[in-house]
Amino acid sequence: MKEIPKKYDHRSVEEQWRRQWEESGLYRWDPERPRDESFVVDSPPLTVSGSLHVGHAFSYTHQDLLVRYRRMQGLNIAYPMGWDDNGLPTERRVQNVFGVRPNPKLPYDPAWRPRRDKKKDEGVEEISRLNFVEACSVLTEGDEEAFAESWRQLGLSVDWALSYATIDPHCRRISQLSFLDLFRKGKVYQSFAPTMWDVDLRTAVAQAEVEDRDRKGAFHDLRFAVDGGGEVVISTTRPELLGACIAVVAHPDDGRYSDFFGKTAVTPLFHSPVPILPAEHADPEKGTGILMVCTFGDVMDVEYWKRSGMAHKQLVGADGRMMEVDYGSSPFGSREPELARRSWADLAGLTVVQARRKIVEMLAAPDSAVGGGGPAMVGEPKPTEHAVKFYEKGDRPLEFLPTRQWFIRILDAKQELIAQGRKIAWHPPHMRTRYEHWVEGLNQDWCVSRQRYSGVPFPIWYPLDDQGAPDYEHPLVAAGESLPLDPLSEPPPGYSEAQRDQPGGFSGDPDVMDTWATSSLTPQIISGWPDDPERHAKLFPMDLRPQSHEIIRTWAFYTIVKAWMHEGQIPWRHVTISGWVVDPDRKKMSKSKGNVLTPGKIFEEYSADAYRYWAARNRFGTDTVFDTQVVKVGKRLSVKLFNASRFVLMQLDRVGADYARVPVEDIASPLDLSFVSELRTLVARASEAFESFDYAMPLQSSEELFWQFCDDFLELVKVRSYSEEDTPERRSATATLHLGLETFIRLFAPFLPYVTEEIWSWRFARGEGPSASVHRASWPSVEETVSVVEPEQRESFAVASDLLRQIRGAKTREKRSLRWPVAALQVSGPEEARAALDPVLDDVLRAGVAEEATIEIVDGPAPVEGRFAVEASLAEEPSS
RNA sequence: AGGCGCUUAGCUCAGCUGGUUAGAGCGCUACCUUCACACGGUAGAGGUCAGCGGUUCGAGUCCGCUAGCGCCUACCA
Repeated sequence: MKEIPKKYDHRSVEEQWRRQWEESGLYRWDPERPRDESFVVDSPPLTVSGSLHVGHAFSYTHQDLLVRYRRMQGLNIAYPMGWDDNGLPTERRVQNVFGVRPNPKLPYDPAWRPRRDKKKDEGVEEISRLNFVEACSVLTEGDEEAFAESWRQLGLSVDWALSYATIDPHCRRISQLSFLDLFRKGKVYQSFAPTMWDVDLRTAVAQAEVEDRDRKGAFHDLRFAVDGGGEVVISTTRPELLGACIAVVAHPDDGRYSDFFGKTAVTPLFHSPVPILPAEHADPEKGTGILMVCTFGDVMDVEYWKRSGMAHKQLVGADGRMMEVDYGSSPFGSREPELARRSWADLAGLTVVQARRKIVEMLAAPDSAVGGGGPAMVGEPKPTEHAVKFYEKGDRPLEFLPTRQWFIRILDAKQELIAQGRKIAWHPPHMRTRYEHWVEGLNQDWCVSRQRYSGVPFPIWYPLDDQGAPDYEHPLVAAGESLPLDPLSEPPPGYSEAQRDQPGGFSGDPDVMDTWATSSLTPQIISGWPDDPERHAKLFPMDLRPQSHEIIRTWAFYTIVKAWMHEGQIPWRHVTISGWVVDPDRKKMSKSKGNVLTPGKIFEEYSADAYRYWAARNRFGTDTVFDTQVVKVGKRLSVKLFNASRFVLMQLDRVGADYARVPVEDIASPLDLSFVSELRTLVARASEAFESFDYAMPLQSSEELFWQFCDDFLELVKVRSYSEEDTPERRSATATLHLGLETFIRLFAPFLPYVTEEIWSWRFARGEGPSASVHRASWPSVEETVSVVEPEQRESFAVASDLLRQIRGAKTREKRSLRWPVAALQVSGPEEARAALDPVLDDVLRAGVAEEATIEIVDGPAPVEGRFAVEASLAEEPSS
């Protein structure tokens, strides 16, 4: 028999089991077993950048709790780990670390390798997109290993054989196959239209990645002359777009302006005639009630412009600077081309903010109004605060730029997508409301193309005409079997590489897909759709999608979109939403705020089990403050588990217990039956809670009964189990201790995988390899104890605990040690309590060191606290 | 501006379909060097369950309103 260690050293124990689990393949998914014996998790691919913080470990712990419960139910677990290494954070780091920059025009160089040892004076090397993508992989591989190590420390029961990275060839293939499938189904289209654009990253972005930020701005009241006399004063926060004004509009019912409808206004500085028109979106309460429509200041402008069919005047360039425009040739219909040209000359090349400052000066100049009647701007700008759209990772406001982009048709599918959402169980349920809000509020199709490099390219080329102009209407589509491919390195079928970018030849699509276009396919990536239909059927739809709430509108939403478009399916049956870990000010913890705690230190000081305990105490959907105090409680629990187990097992060893077989039939003493009755209730409730994806309640209830087990039951049963003779009472005690401990260890196994495994290995483990693990042991069930009868007095254990506590209380008040004997005991209480006490009185007296005392038990009312009123007089002398 | 969620002891949180005097842990105070455990144990103090109104024999629990906090969506001239 294995020797039981005297002290619990979590560092060495956790490290030892981590290694052992990995070697034994404990967490392997078995591809042979059928779907209905499986539990499949669509775990979140982690963005590989920087380091792990407590927030990551928080939500991953939640997944693992559910997974470990299902595994103990005997299910075949598919629990993969993904890495999201697409995207901008990686691009930036690759540029810095390797001194390279992607140039999409360059062909792929298979011999090229990234070098970290570059000197500064070597300059920046330009490489092909695919080489750049490879450099990204090289960089992220090291990070992934570090992350994986942290996950192993945390005790995640991931099957590492199921790992994937969103940039690896398999993911690129699935992602491109998805695009082709949607292309064939007519679910994607290309459009040249005003799109939200980040001027720093120089790429289009999707609605889901846009956030509003409150920014200070100002209303500028500008005088527009009106043909035939008079003027209107429009109010704008974006005077720099004055040159792009295409119309002036007011609400149709606004009497102040109705006389002007149909007339022509003339813009100051640029002298462009623009129509004055009624428009529903104008709010009479705001500004002066009359406004200019520009191409493009905001979404309303885009909408209005689309409906109006008017000309388009683009002033802001892709880099966020005012474009060079030849105003002299009057492309915008200025009546004073020379004045317009001069005005523009001062603005061209400036950033939006600089241009705004400059044009305000110009508009404030005397005689800047049309016709020279004083300044064009009335008074000073009036400060205001307004919401401005930003890319969520961006630094400057988004602009609307007309560009060619790929879109997925989601707008006309809102109802179906809401219906799909209702087929999925959300935990907590109100998170579905967020999903529905988002879907209902969609106003654009999903823009999936990005003008970036690190990402999955579109498997598309365009034929070029004799002038070398691409024919976007008839793209050349890659064959499925050729994927993944890079259209910038490989020619389309029927063409040769020499024809690239030549008249009569072809051009590859230069863009990459939105990173969500790939991560929305995590279920298919894991299942192998559509290449491996058999495997796909075993893994899809999945059981569980764990994630956090800020990505409901992206990850959850897009995954539902893809599953629906590809197969008319839901991607998973359950979604669990973990909250955020916030700092004490209730702000989300994030690296940029510098308030991040590293899990590594916590594992080292308090153990991974203790960290998991803290995470498990927090329910799905609730944000929480990281609390070291609670981690300490977790550590205390695991140490207590260790010590109590050690004590119980030494006791069982002494009487030669049979660990192979739980002799539950031996359980016969009233106290033991009463305790088993409570244990049975706990097991039933904990299992029920886990079934409904609640892990916090099982932990709390198990913990509660476990402390009673230690504080009271062990004390009550101690003397009886010490008995030298093999009596039925001793056998009952032995069997109950065995059953209780074995049950607690299994109940705690999902939460505290290390310490429970350690204890399990001392006496309970059977056989070799994975099956010896507590994590493959069966989850406790009430069936295990069917042969144990219900006690005549169910309350006996509770009543005994109560009396024991009161005896202890008396000793504490007298400032005596708990071993101090009691001389006389008077107990008064109602009939029921006395009846429950009667069969276990001897156990209590032995545990309370009152065996020799005079006992008097009388009828009496139930006291305010507890079940009995107890008078205990202590002995004069301590026991020998 | 609409919606969702939260508000219970100093702190972190339990309280299921309404039912006897509101629970736990931490922290605090006092005590116990106890033969599994000082990475311990025992006991104690501490709450008008955010506020107001309603339903009910009975409300922390159900309904309405108000306030504060957090989030989602919208507003962007």
